[in-house]
Amino acid sequence: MPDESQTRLALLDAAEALFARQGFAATTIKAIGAEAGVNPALLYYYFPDKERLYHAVLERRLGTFARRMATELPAGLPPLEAIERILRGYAAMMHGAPQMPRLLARELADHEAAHALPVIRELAAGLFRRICDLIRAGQRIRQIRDDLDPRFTAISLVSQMAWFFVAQPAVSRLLGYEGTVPPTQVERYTDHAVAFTLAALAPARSRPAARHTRHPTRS
Amino acid sequence: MPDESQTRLALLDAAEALFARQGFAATTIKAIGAEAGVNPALLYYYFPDKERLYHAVLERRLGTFARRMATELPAGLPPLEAIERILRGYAAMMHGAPQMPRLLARELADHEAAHALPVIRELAAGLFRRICDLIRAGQRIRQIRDDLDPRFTAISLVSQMAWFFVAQPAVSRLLGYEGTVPPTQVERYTDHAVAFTLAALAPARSRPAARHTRHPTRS
DNA sequence: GTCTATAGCGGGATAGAC
DNA sequence: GTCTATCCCGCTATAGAC
Repeated sequence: MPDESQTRLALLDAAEALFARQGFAATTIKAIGAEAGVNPALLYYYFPDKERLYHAVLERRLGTFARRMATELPAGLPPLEAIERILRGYAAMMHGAPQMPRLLARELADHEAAHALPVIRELAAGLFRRICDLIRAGQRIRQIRDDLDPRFTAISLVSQMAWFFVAQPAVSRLLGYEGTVPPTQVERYTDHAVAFTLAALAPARSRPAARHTRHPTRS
Repeated sequence: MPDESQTRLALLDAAEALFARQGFAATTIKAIGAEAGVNPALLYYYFPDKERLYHAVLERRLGTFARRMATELPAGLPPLEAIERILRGYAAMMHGAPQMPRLLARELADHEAAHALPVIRELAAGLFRRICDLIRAGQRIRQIRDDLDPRFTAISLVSQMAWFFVAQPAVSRLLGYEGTVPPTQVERYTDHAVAFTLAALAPARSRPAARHTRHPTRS
């Protein structure tokens, strides 16, 4: 649907930016209009209300996201490589939709909120299950240490990317920048996260049964 | 300052819960009153306005937090052990202040928002710097792989704890629970995060010297 | 399609009785 | 200290001119 109204797009872009920065409740219609350089009332010409504008913002990107997931994660991929691609895929959203990671993260954080979108829940659940399966597959072929709980491990992976983007303003300050983190640093962090994760997943290098006195989780 | 008015406390508790769940903007004075089982107007007897109630909510906990940091992180601690304590300390906030991790996380995510509290920035910056220093110290004595960027690594560590709590409702669903994650699972996840992190930090196994003996819980 | 004006409502905050 | 009533403002959303 090439619904190419300029103002419609301007509104979507502005809303995307503001919702990502401030969240849904803190963002006013007037602010969206101002950010878009457009009369605020036009919002109601193109969208039924604020909430459905929010949904439109999310849905506009979900297609691309799902498509990318499908093409970049063909079925037969080795688990470790698939995991790496998922991490990089999350960061890659930044190009072309820089606000999206933060917005998605917010969506998960405000999961209970009235404006939350069911599609996102399902998408998150699907991705989560997929990562869990990849980890189990990796454990089966001894490429991932088998004392890791797949579900918890999946959370560890996602966290590293998600938090980096939600906490963007704080993170950027901590890294010594004003405003947003420059793209080169995003890439460097992504490389780091991949390396960090792969190191954590790697099985202990000695005999498999030699020492598992590692850690007090008695099961 | 044993300012022990019951209603004041009720208001603080209610506000803490709601701000953590919904964020500042989405939380109304009336909702706080209802949650506290108290007349909403009383808010203005005990606090100047909504924003300063929010600050009071944060400040009430910061003392405990800082004190715990100081006592549980004496200066001479080995880097890896100090790092473990930081991770566990974050999770331990849950007891006695279950909403706090999520609230702090929100504070960092909404850093730009008008209501953000400077103290929190400094606290976060201090903690960040401290973790970075610990990592550098660990690298110097060859207990942490030296190809890791200390700043990025610090983010990886914090992320795992922070995101688990911000995304609480989503995470809980993904783990198969309704509502909140049960405390036992929080503990198990914390154990996981510690193990995951230590595995990622461990230097490549070429040097035998790196095999230091750690006892996460000496039983 | 875009704009102005405004309705209508809900939010934060205050006055003052008790 | 607590409660009722209410003010005022800003926000969402609509009506209707152009």
